[in-house]
Amino acid sequence: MSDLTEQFIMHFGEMGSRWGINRTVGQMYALLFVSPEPLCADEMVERLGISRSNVSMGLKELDSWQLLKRSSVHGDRREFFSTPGDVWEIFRRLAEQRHQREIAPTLSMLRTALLESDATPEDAHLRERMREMHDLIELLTGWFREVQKLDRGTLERLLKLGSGVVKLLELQVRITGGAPPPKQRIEPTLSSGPRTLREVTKHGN
Amino acid sequence: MSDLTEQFIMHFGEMGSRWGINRTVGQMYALLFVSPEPLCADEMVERLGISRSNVSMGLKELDSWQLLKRSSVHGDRREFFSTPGDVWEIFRRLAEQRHQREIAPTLSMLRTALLESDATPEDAHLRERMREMHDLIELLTGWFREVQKLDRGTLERLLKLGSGVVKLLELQVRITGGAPPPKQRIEPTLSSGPRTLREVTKHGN
DNA sequence: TTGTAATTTCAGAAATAACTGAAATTACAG
DNA sequence: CTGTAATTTCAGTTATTTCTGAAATTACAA
Repeated sequence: MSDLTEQFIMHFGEMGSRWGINRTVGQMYALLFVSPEPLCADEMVERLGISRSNVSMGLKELDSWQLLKRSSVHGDRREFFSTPGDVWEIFRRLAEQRHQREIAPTLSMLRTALLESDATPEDAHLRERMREMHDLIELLTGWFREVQKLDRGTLERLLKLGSGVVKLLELQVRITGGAPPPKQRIEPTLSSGPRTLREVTKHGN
Repeated sequence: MSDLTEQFIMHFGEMGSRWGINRTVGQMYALLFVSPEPLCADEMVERLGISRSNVSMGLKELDSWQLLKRSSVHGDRREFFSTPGDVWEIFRRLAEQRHQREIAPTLSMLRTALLESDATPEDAHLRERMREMHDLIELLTGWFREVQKLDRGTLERLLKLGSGVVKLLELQVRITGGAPPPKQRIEPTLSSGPRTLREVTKHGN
């Protein structure tokens, strides 16, 4: 295994732990990602120096993230693994899974809580905060889901445009005379004013 | 503490662990987030039932993420903590920190590796994969950084537009006659074709 | 200053997560 | 089918992270 490969794999081990992913799983995915051809479990055992059962667990984890491709070879009863050939596809799957695991449950909790009408007055502030959070998350993820439907070329063009897209927004204003009526209404964030009578000095950020 | 508050805080404890953040730190931030006024450390100790030193550690962690506001009260030597009042500001800081910790190091590693010219031929495939990853990350984070400069109103309008922005892109094509020359060139992802002579059957995804 | 309340640090304990080898299960070549 | 190679599961071990209480440090009201 070349130095560069080694370095790459090790880096993803380290980074893995800054994510929710554990070191070994990160290394496994990095190894698959850079392998010119699919690998079987035992090859991973050898190359990473970990146990067969650990590889099995790791593959199970990666599979649950929908990040694997599996293949088999005629006359060989082993199973082979690889990553999608296209980095955009990997990104798409990763984003989808993270959404489901890390965002959707919160959004759902917020929605449910905000629907409950038997709120005590003491919950007023809590509910306002929850609404703000809910609306922000919905706005961001809604946009993301929408944009993800675009074909690759269009999406890349959009991204390269960056903040230049504003020019187009201005154009839109001039042509149509303003923004179209938004589908989901965002309550204006009313700054809640001085919170208390205590004399408060801000320092730091 | 109301049921709803309790539920909210507990939820962020759970979710915290799906992130890189630990349960207690998640709970602490949720508590601060919904508190109508700043809290001192001992209030957090009481409300969450954890030790004073744990609160101290947690605050240190949150501080390193730049997510806290600190305040003091005249005639009271304790320090008080709260979150930014604006959820967009919280999001912005979170995104910035995650970028620095989880993305920038990888980008930098990839850049360095790709610059090394003494690559052996066996590294050819590795380098292509690294370039694909590098270009994707750069495209995404570049866009994000650009767009973040926009003022709140414009940004919200853009997000609400969702994939509707494509209409504007088409408009642009019709007016200017196509995309402007991109600043950073993306190599076409050449599908590497059949990888091996082995007879490969794909199954599953 | 000084005394003391508030905060941080840190070594060790408790809790959690990762990893292994052995045993059980699965799957397929012959 | 059958035998066996491949894979998964799982109980126990190791490693890592989180949390605590006690001691050290800091900071500020008087």
